[in-house]
Amino acid sequence: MNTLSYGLLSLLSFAPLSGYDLTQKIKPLWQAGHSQIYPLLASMEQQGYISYKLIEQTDKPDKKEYTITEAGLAQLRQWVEMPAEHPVLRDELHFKLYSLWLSEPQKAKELLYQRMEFCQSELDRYNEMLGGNETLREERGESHEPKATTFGRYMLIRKRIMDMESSLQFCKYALEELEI
Amino acid sequence: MNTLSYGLLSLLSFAPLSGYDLTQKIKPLWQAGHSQIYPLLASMEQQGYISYKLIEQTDKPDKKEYTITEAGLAQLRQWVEMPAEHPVLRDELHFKLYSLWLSEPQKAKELLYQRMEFCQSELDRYNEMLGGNETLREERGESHEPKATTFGRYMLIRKRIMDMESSLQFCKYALEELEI
DNA sequence: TTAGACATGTAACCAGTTACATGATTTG
DNA sequence: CAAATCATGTAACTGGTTACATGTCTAA
Repeated sequence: MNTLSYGLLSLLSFAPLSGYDLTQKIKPLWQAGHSQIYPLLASMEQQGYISYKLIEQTDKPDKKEYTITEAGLAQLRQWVEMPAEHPVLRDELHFKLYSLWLSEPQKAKELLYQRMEFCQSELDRYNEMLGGNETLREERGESHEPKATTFGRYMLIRKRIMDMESSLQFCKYALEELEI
Repeated sequence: MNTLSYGLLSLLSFAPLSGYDLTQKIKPLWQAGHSQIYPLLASMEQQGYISYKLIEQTDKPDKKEYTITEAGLAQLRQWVEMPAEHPVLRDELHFKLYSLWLSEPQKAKELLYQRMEFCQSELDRYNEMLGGNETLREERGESHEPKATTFGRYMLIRKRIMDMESSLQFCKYALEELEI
């Protein structure tokens, strides 16, 4: 049971999902490919934290729909209340900034424009997620209280939005400094 | 030559350093232990990107001081101007927020207080680095222009400060929401 | 009919962490 | 003399990425 395993349990605690769905939904939260996820699901199923039933579909290929078990929910609940590890950020841009003096100012600007584009597209995505979460909240008839299943999701999306806005602000600031 | 290798070259392009120094200096920019760094230095030395001379010390154990070569500088210059990979952030807190509804609001607050403490200590460290960089700038008689070796370093530290301030702001906001 | 989304898996490789191993020198 | 810092290395393991492999179903 590593962090990714708990991440998968987190997603399953909100709603039952297939392995394929999980690879899609986890993307904005954790970098992991399907080749990492399928074996973990098999292992968690063997440990009794999740169970699946085969869903036969006519419009799409059949799938395994995973549901979190009581044991899985207990395991997750215990993990959530433990202190979180420090975040790990690996950003090439840090090194490129460090040796920026080697670069033509024009190339440095391009570096920052590229990063801005990335942050903007991320920001757009998270803003869409905010709407999706609000729809879900209404569907579930939930309030804005901390106990609601959609509250933490809302907080998470807000966090990512703030992160991206801050990154954009940095890029704008750095570009101004490079103009001089 | 992976990202970490270029990171080491970046540090060496600013000043000659020992393997031990590099493990210390790289910490705020990239998570990597000495066991990863020493073999990479040996490999880069063999490829001719860096060279070292043995420094005999009386107050401390002897060390190898690595210097970037012309070939290494050319390699680095070429890398710096290439577009940067997207940043990778792995933060357990994301998953813990996602399943926050499973947690007691008091435990959720503790989670955020812990994160705030971490961000504050990081912020303090970067603010100190800002002063150290300014001292170095004066020592080198450099201006605040983009061509100066201390300019990119300044930008990098400013970026990290903005990141930490944004994270702190999120924690404060989330704590307010949890109070209600 | 072919490109793309849906769906699930394994194998090989690379990057990063933890543990093992050794030793100099200083400071309390 | 013990603990802390400086200093350099290797081995084993874990986590993550890329490539290999296969197949369904839909829409253009």
